[in-house]
Amino acid sequence: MARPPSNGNTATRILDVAERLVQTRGFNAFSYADIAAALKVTKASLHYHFPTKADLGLQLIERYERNFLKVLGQIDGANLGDAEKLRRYVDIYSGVLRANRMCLCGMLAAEFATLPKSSQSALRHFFDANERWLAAVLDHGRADGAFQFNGASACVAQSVVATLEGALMLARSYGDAARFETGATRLLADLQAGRARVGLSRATGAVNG
Amino acid sequence: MARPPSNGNTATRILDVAERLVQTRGFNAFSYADIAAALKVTKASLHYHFPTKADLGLQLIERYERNFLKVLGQIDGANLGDAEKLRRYVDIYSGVLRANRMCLCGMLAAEFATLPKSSQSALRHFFDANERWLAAVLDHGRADGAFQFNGASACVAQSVVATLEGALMLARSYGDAARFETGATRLLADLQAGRARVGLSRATGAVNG
DNA sequence: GTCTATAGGTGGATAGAC
DNA sequence: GTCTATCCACCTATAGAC
Repeated sequence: MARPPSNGNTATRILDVAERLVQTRGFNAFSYADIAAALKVTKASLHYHFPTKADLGLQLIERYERNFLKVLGQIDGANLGDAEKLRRYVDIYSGVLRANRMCLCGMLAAEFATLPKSSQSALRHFFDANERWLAAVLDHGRADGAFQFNGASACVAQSVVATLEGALMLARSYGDAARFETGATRLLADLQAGRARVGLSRATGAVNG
Repeated sequence: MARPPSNGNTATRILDVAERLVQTRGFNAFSYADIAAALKVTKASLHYHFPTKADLGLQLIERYERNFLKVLGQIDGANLGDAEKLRRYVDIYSGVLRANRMCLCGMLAAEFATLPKSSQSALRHFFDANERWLAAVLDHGRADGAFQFNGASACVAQSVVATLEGALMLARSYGDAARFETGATRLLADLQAGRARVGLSRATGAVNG
């Protein structure tokens, strides 16, 4: 989900910088002045494209969700097994971490109580969409024998998102990507427990999915 | 971990209010003015007790860790099985959520890049201490047969913390405590997989540990 | 220890010229 | 669409009286 330095129009470049600032610092810890400095334009110019910070926040989330869903669509179109689909989903988060960022919506979830109402709704919409996609993969995979888990796939999907967001957040605080990978790999292994735990032996390294 | 309205000295009452504000809004989204209004004192008075916001942040984290470790000590002293100890650990987070708060250190982990250096170190210290305690419980429980997992207990401990922090963060955004509980219960069940999964049957409700 | 008063800076946002 | 100039509210922090 890391974005190359955009050559697009001004609104797009503003969103690119703002996105990076939210993902690294949070919505409450950056200002129009930060964006203006990065783009070498004035603050007034930014307000022409995004009159209020609430407007900017909403459009950030909506664009982030569109991009996210586009990637999920690519995964769906790649003719992969369900375990591999899930691994690809996890890889999205790995990429975010490699860019030294927090997930945009994970960051905003922490700041939830201080966000404009419009951002709050958009945020839930993002997570709902993620969990719907995950639940479908989980259901299909369970029917197929690729996954084993108890209970509703929707609940497992919630757990998956929560685990990845938490692991991302903690790994970033430690500047330690391995911290994320071990957690993510364990998550995948637990879902494929029927296969990965055949021996139930002690393993010293990470469990491969 | 929720604290009753303190009747202690001023410094303590300042910390109580600041703690609540960080847990609900974040370190970057509250000000000395907010605390002053809540305690009906002036901002200048606050600066007498905590000269800079960095001082306040550091003391918040250090006190939070002391209280946390005190509770963990109580769990250790209660003569419980390891599964029950882990359940009690999860219950700490449940209590935070019931108070409509985020974990202090989870919130700060999201804001990590913007924090004073002193807070950043204290934050890692908090998580390190948590994970040491968890790893000890996990190791003991694995040797005892209460838990089954592959790999180093330290890695599992990291996963546990990440999952709980993430679930807390997401549940708070949805104002939905059940969202946290299903994730937490699933986490516990996975660690006790050897017992909980004897039948490997489809269950519709939550899996009890 | 708490107050009044204030400094010096930055926040989001707007009016109006070009 | 971008600029200059400006507004007012708020921020953290300090000086000095009581």
